[in-house]
Amino acid sequence: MSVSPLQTQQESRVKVPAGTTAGDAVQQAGLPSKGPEAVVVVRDAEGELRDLSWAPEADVEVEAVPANTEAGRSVIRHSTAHVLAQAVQQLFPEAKLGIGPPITDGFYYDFDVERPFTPEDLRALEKRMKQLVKSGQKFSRRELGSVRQAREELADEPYKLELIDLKSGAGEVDTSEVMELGDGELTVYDNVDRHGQTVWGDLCRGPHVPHTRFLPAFTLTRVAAAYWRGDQNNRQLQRIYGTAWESKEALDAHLEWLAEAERRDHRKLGAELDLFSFPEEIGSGLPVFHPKGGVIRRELEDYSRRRHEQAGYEFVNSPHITKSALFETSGHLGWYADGMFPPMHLDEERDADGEVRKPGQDYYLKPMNCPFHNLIYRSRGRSYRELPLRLFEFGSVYRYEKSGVVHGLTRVRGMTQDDAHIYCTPEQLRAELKSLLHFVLDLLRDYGLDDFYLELSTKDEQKYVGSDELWEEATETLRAVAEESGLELVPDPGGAAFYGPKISVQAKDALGRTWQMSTIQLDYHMPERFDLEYTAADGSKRRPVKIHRALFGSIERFFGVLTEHYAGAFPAWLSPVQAVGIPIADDHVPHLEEVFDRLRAKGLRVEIDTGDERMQKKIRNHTTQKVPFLVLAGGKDVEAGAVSFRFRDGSQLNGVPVERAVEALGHWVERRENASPTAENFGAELA
RNA sequence: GCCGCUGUAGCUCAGUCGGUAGAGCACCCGCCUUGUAAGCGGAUGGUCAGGGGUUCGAGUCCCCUCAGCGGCUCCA
Repeated sequence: MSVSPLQTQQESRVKVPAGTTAGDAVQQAGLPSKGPEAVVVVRDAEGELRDLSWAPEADVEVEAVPANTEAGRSVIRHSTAHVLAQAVQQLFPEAKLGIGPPITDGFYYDFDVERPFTPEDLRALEKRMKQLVKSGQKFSRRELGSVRQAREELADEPYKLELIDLKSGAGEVDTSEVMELGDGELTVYDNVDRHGQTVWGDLCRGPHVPHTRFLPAFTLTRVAAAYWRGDQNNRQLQRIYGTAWESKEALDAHLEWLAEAERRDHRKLGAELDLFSFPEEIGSGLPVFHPKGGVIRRELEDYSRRRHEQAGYEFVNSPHITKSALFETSGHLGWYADGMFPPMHLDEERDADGEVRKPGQDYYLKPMNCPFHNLIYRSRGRSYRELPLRLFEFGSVYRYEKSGVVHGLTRVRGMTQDDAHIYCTPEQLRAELKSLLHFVLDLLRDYGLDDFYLELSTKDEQKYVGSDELWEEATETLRAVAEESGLELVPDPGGAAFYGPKISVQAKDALGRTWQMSTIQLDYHMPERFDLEYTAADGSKRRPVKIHRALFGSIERFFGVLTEHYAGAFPAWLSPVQAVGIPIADDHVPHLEEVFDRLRAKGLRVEIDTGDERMQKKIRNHTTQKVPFLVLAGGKDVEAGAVSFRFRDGSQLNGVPVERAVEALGHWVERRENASPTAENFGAELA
């Protein structure tokens, strides 16, 4: 998930004469050297970022990179990470340095320390960092003459030594992307204080801001453990995360964005809006949906069902458990046994001596639906005339997710997939994929997600079955279809499942975070393993191609994503309660009853709040419950045969004639309007 | 699975040095009859996540388990 609430600044070009520094040229050009637009580095003709102290040997033209650009912020974050490391080694001299790169919206630095950092440590470190920045240090680049010199200089830093070895280690690991190394000479950045004393230094490829005064706004956010070089067999280091920006305002905007994300957290909203819960008694990652969450789920599913029916899908059902043989045939047990709940061993019988008389069977909870659908396909002979055969199921699957990864509704142990498997002839494949992608995007848009890009996940060399030719063909077919869609296509090498490559649809939510939604996987291998066939027009037996496709992925996860996308203020067609009637006084209830009977007759989910609370309190209650339409009625409304609307945003439409109000409400829900109603847009509906 | 943090009423949280548990909201019962985000009063509610230990005495200290949170690794 990546985000930036801020605009980026245009870069401008400057000429750097041979032998002079980029910084001089930037200064000559009169470009800003302070504030959010301060130039922090330049980009050379090859696209490499260079320090302002860089002095090219020949005349070059470069682009000045201001602080408030993505590249500029990365440099600021990277430099801030150095200041953090310096602060850590001052306060914790025994700390050994790991790596410290910029990341989306921030940076981190890994340290090997005896005792993990506490929140108090973080506060102390941040304070020290501010002192260091205020003290005024230069970032000074220095080339290390040789690997030997580097080893001498970094003798006390075992992790840096390991990185140096990696780089000099005959290229078995590509280190060009590692911040500390880069692909040129080994370099060190020294932090030089205002007296010219080098006070700290770190192996680093750079570039950096010239001076700490280019680091106006940062904060440390959290501390966590991380495996050295991302390998769980390695030692865990303590990772400190922080964020840094070109100005206090930009930092504040980012922190406010984080606060908004927290307010939208579906786990929090799920409890507040009484949608779902995770009872301890059931187990980790196993949600129950309450009546209000159940309404939303049912609406999500019903609409999807209807659309699938129209698109030629047929609905099937399969059980939750199966004998092990099925997953042996499919290969899942071979690849994913660790991620499955352990088997139930049933039907074993022993004689009086305890000897096994009848061996019994292993049954597994299903982690995937597709093997079952293969059996449905295989249940009788198939003709080319029935292809493409599109089998759809809301199938419950169970996966034994490791304890540390379960997370709200987005990573659970029991979930419902909206799973479809399409069996078609090789000739039909291309057209089927194309219409499928169109169908998927169209449906996602109907739920209110409309900003997409695609990801193409290709073969994991360690984990695949089948011939290279088939993989190649499948991958190219998917690529071609993805490209035809006109959407941005991002490669995901090694991201495929063992049986075939996939396209996944990544959707951006209202906060700009991206979520993997639908996946479309191409599979030549399951048909092989299950010996699936159809009879072609010429009477020969042929092998169908299989497409795996999930649109929501899991209903639970999609539910969570939509909750955050809408901040719990669901579109009226999905809302558990679509309208609440609020009488000004008890006398006005009969009038509302008449109106609400008509709304109910239209199939709307509505209720009248006849409680003895004050009307202001009722408005507050139902507003916090994010009900889209509050329908008020008092003496004036009764007299005029009208009702008054109040919407989630506090706007009002008073004295709306009952007839028009009922009609407009009905239309609004019927056409599945995703916008939250307001005086303005609902007023237009009334007009 | 690994590292760190957390767990007190339905929810949000207080609880000092180890001395027998508290607030607001919600729920329930009254009063109030109201024009656009909290009217007033009262009552109820706890095996302090569970288990074990230290202690005269444990919400508080120690150990284990469970669950949650932040990361890492993983994600068919």
